Amino acid sequence: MARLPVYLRALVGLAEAAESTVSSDGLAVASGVNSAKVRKDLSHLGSYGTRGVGYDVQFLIYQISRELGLNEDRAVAIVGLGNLGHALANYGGFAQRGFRVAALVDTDRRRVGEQVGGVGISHLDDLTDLVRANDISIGVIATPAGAAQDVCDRLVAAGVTSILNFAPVVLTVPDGVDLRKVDLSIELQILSFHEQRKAGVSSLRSATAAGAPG
Amino acid sequence: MARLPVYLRALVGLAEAAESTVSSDGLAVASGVNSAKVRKDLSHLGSYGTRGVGYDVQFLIYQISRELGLNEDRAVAIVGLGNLGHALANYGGFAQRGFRVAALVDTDRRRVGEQVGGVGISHLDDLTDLVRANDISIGVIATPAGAAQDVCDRLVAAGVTSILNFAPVVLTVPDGVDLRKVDLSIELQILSFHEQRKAGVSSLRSATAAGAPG
DNA sequence: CCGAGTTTGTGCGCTCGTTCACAAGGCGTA
DNA sequence: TACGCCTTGTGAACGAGCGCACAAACTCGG
Repeated sequence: MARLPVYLRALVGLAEAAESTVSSDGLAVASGVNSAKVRKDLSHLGSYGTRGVGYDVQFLIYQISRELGLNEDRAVAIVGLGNLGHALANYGGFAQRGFRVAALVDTDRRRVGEQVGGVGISHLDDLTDLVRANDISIGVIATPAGAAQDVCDRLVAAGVTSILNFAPVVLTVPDGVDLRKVDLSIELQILSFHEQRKAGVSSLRSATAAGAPG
Repeated sequence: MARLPVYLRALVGLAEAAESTVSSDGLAVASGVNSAKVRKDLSHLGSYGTRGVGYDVQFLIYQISRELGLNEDRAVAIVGLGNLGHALANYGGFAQRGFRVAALVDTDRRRVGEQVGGVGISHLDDLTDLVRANDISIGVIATPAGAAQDVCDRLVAAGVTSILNFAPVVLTVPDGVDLRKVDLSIELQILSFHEQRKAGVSSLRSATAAGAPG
């Protein structure tokens, strides 16, 4: 379930505030969702709550972390060290959640050897060795669109089974490989769409209907 | 509809390949979705296809762009010029899709005046003036989590009606303001979750059942 | 022990999006 | 003009997810 990480973040915040238990409603408010949804989601993990009391914050953090596999050591490779790749390599949130940036890879040989966030940049040709040596299961693609599918294929061939794609292109992966995408400009376009709706759709519609070529 | 930007991207690719028309199935493959979904989505914009032929690529690009409001001049403010903010400010994809990065804002006065991607950094206190002077309707929050809600409130107060949040925190906005969020570590956690499922859930489940405290 | 108050876990109906399947309609050829 | 052939547009069935509402169960005070 895609909301578990949100709950986890909220729970960590509650733990820092020295809260020992939390009700489904409290967690719902902190996570920005409905309380029934929280209860239903958590019940799918097992019955970890106590009626009349709520959920034990620490225990829930442990259970959700386990469910998400955050107790395991998850090594990540970042491919493409442009602006976005640099930002990702320096992003503290990954290490904080238990992810280890084990490899940085680029095609530009002039960048090889450069240190970013304490990790040296390697060449794309060494990807397979790096993946196997560091037991990397997750690959992050931060390359230009044109290179993304090739990089993706190489990651899969090297044994990576989960890919996070930032390149603005639709990638294809074989069965058994999970693929998620984040397209920054698409997010902006969706906001633009809503702006458009807010700014008088009716007038625009009628004008278009009158002036449409056919 | 959240898929329109994906269609648009695919259509631009087809246009560059000098394709004049495209069938719903062709566009579906290029966008990674189902062809029936494509037809239903496009029919909501109006009947712009020709039976037996398909859709006119250029005309569809125009119609989707119009629907998304990409013909209008959309000015964007980026708040928080850390690693991520820098990457966003330098990201060419925004300008390419018709967004204009009109203001960069940070709280660190030592950064004020610095140029990033051709735009100077201003101080957060000048946000309202910048928003009004540049007619900014979209704000991007790339600050640490602790500062995000304050920045969000300031953006709203200044007149921004759409916000894209990269900070790992749940923001609250008044009605009429659109909010979207991108949490990079959540994406990784979702991948980790699927890795967990792939790596023998059954064995882990039984071990947990046997060793569970109660 | 008992009753009042609180909170979990879940059955049920509802809504929304997806997908199937097919009729409606345009194009090319003879 | 008449006839296949192709593709759109859409009605209808299906399924997933959401939220209400309530019974079950626990705590606390007397």
